[in-house]
Amino acid sequence: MRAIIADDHPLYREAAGLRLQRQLHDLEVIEVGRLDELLALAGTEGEPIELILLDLRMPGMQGGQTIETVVEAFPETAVALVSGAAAYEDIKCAIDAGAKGFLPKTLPSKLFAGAIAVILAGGSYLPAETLQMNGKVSANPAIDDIDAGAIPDELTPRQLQILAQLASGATNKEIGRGLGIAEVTVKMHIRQILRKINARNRAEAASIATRAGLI
Amino acid sequence: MRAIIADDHPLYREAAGLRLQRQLHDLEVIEVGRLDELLALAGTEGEPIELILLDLRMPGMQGGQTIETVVEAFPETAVALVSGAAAYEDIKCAIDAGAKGFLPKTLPSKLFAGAIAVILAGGSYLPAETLQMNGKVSANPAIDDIDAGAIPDELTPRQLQILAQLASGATNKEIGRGLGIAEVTVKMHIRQILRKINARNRAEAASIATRAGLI
DNA sequence: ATGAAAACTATCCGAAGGGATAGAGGACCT
DNA sequence: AGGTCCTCTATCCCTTCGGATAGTTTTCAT
Repeated sequence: MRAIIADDHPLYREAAGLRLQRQLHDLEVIEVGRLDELLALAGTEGEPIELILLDLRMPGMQGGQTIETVVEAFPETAVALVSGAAAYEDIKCAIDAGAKGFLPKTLPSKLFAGAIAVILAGGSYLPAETLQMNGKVSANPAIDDIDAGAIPDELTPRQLQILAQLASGATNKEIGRGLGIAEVTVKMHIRQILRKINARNRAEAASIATRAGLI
Repeated sequence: MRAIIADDHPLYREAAGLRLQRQLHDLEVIEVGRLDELLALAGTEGEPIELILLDLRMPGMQGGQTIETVVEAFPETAVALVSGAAAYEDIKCAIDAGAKGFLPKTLPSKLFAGAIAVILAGGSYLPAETLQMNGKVSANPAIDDIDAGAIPDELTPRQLQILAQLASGATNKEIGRGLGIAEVTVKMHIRQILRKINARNRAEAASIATRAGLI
């Protein structure tokens, strides 16, 4: 059994992959970071792909039409949308386009597990909040971003390593010693990390990394 | 429906409360910090109390006998033990005393949710590791603490406020401005926080706070 | 083979963090 | 009335962080 996690940042992919594999043994998780990579997997031979977790804001995504493209490219597969924060329109649009559900990234694991189970069973999942926001239009329907602490861009392996240590309270000097590189190099990496995950400093970065499951 | 969380530090109570309420709508969570407070709730009128999450190392607790006392005081209620780290004896003792389960504080949310569901359904939950440690005696059975990143001591309300902002990436100056106090005061509070939660710096503190559910 | 990206190093600078010490006011409990 | 705890403030000192700029090397894909 296979599932695809299509999201532009590896931290979330890892976290989501872990959740899935906890729940579904014998699951092969395929991670992709861009829309074209995802579409390239359509029609692949091998075990059937049961599930696609699709980030709303992945490079290449452009709203309803794109979702429809994906749904059509994988006619046998349940496509579930995933996003950090979502406008009502986004959700409606996604369901109209054939998505089987909408999972906020903030979804607690248990609900996540339940939602996945429901979707795999052929149902569809919508967060409870959807009812309250019935028809309500957010200030900026198209881009309801900021994403409350998610990781917007790819982190390199080195950066993931360093981020993990940072979140454990290591200083730059300690990280450098541990990895056998100079402190300045660590600082350089961290500058990039802060930029990419949009954190103001290492404390916020630590929080974001922890929330994303990188412990 | 009501549940009691009996634990000596509020951060964990909050986190556990959130987890429970996410899972069980219409749940009223009662938080207590000491054993006597807990026992004072026995026989209270009102909605039935379905669940008690009981910290092994709460002020007043003294092992198996105490657990038995609690179980007898709440005959209609499922009592589940909670602890940061536990010796085999503790677990065995707790089960013998009538506890319905044992939940490590490090339990991932999903397992936590599953465990709660099992316990509420009348079953009992034991962590898988229990099997491996069958009969093995830890170096210090009574106090097997250190607690791997949990919050060992009470944080004052002010400290919780500050810790939350810290984890959001606020600088001391910003926190001070927001709370209308001087930066030095914030620094003082943070020094206390780092001591109490045993963090080396604010990055680690942010990680710990986030893991504990204080976002 | 050329170019892009990742990784590494260096120096300089101002801002922020972390620790120690010392003191003051208020709330609450006994 | 005294004690304890929380809260707030101040000064001094050194470390760590975060950023800019500039450069080398390696690796990998087109």
